[in-house]
Amino acid sequence: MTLYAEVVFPLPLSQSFFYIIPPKDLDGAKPGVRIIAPLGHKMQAGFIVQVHEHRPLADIPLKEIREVIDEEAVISPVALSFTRRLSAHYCSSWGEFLQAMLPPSLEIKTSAKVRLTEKGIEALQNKTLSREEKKVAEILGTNAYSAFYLRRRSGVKSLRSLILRMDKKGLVQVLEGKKRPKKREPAPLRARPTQLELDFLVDPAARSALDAMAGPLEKKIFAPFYLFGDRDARRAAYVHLIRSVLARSKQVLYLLPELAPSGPLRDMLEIRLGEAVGSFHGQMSENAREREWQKIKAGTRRIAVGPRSVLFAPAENVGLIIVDEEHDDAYVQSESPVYDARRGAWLIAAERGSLLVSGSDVPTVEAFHKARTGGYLITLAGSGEKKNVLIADDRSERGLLTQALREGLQKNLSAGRPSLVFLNRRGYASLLFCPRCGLIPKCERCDISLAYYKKEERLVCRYCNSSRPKTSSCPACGSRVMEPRGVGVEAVEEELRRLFSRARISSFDSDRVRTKAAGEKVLRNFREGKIDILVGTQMLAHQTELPPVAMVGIINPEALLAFADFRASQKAFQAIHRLMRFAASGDSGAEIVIQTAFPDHYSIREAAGQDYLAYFDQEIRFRRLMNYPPFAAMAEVVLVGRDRRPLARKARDLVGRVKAFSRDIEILGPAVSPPSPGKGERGVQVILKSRESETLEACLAECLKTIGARRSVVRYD
DNA sequence: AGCCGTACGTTC
DNA sequence: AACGTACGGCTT
Repeated sequence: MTLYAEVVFPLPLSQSFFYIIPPKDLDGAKPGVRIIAPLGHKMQAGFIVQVHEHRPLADIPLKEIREVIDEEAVISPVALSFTRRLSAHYCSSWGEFLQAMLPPSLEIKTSAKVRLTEKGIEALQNKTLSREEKKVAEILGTNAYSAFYLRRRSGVKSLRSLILRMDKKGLVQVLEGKKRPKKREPAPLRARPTQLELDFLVDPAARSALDAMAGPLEKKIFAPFYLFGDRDARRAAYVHLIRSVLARSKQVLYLLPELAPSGPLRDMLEIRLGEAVGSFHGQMSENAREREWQKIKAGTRRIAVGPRSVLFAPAENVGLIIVDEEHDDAYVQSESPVYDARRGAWLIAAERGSLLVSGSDVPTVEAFHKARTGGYLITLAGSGEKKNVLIADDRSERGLLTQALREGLQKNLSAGRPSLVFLNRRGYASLLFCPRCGLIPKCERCDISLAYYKKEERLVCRYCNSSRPKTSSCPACGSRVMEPRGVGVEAVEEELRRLFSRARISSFDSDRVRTKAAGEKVLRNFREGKIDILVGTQMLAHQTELPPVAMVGIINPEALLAFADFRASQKAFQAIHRLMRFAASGDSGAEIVIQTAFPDHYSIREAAGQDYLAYFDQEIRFRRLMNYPPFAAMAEVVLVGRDRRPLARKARDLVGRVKAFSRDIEILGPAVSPPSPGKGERGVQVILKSRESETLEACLAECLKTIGARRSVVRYD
């Protein structure tokens, strides 16, 4: 009997392939093993995810699997199931998720090398080669090099088409890279029992709630919990929980957003728990990652702390997954394979029957609503102290900085205390405008307004990074003045220098701080008191190691509300909240001034009042009204290409398919999508909403199958 | 015509 | 992703 293998490859393809299993491999070809099979014109290593008895795809001639690499599955059934669900939900590559679950020693790597043929050597000596061909041939000599190396050495841009042409002429030979990593050695060691009895601070009300988690933990029943409270209270609760999980000889995955440094947290956990805590992330060396992987696999490592990729650690005995700072967008991986670690954590916990504990002091409204209605919200007692915040309406004032902000800075300056000023806009102005004819200089490729950089006297496109010198007069009508609109850091810095000529002022944004070293220097100076006022963008806001200051200025946070994103107000609330954390708390009574043209918008008002619940109540009403998550599952499909015409046609085609698939799916669009940074390309988007996440998932799988266009899918729910 | 860079569609 | 293929602008 012939059997058929369903195979996925570690390539950015959200699709599986079918192959005939050759008779000799009928025993060995099983789900979870790596194989090599012909894909296109190449041999490609991939994973068997299923074996079928009946021939799939009657109309496509199937090829045979060339070789089965592993004797035993390197992917467990549980891992197979978890990655399948994750990839189905995000229309993302199953094979890439499987790759992520392997230790470095088993990863599939392709490394084709290029070598000169006899004919090629001859041609080099006879000087019959073209300029670029000669360059490559000279580097090659008698050796074989990878395409990656050749590109770096030769500097040839389109190396691929060059090698292809040389191959056709018989000048070079392309050698298939052979990779044969081998079996892992099973070394299951026994986990040590915990011992230490250290104190921790968990308030009594929360403690009983935490202790109630022991039930599901004991019975291996999936149970989610949400800890709403400040960082210290959450950490105390996590430690309490981890200890009870370790006492039951189970493992813990502790997720943090990418930006949070895990070092200090690991130290704290190790001191409290009396046990080594591992970490697991992409920047680790291959050897370190391999060792850590093996320890977690063997069960000798029981706690792993790290960013979203910790989800793929081989903790087979996981009893608890912690998702701290749940609100943070860094949990979303936007490059292939696309996924949201918060959902990933939920999937694993549900599948393994473990606890899932999320926590934040500014939860996403989706998670908070779900926790509240699901009855698993635990509110931790906080310090309850409120900061001293002033909202300054800048519509009623002239000048860049409101009086309140100026006075606050002046007061601090006189007292010799440093201040921080935040503003989420780089450059001098977001655009220039001719008051006579109304012209706004735009990027020809991207069709958006050019930002103005005063120091360099240049106009810069934020999307494709192209720039041109600023002309002194209007290019259309010749008017001498061009007015700046939309204040940027450069303008604020200039204004501050004018107002406080004796102050030491510096700025911190990605234009000023190009290298890591330069950034560290500015931060060091600030910490050492060598800077009186530090002006910065998002980049400064993401610094975690800043000392608390007595004065924080927040300029125009309403800019965040302008984004075409249903979560814009949540982002504004979170951003303001994060910035306010830089203000010293306690008796010193730090001053925070929020300068805005939207003083009455609830996200700004409630952020200033440090009242998450008040914010939540208003935002959840908006979400319900508009049928946005958490009331509907949502997907944003963006089709990308150079010309809008074929994209528009494909987008309408997609809409037709969705309509035919189900009447219960709400369709927004097709509409022009905002250009994505870095590319001079166009996008057309279609937004789909459905009450049931599963309906949407099935619809996407079905309707995107045959849409022939480059696309990206972003899921929200 | 040959060369070079770029864009697009396909892979069981 | 890696590959074939097709196309348009460029040098000889």
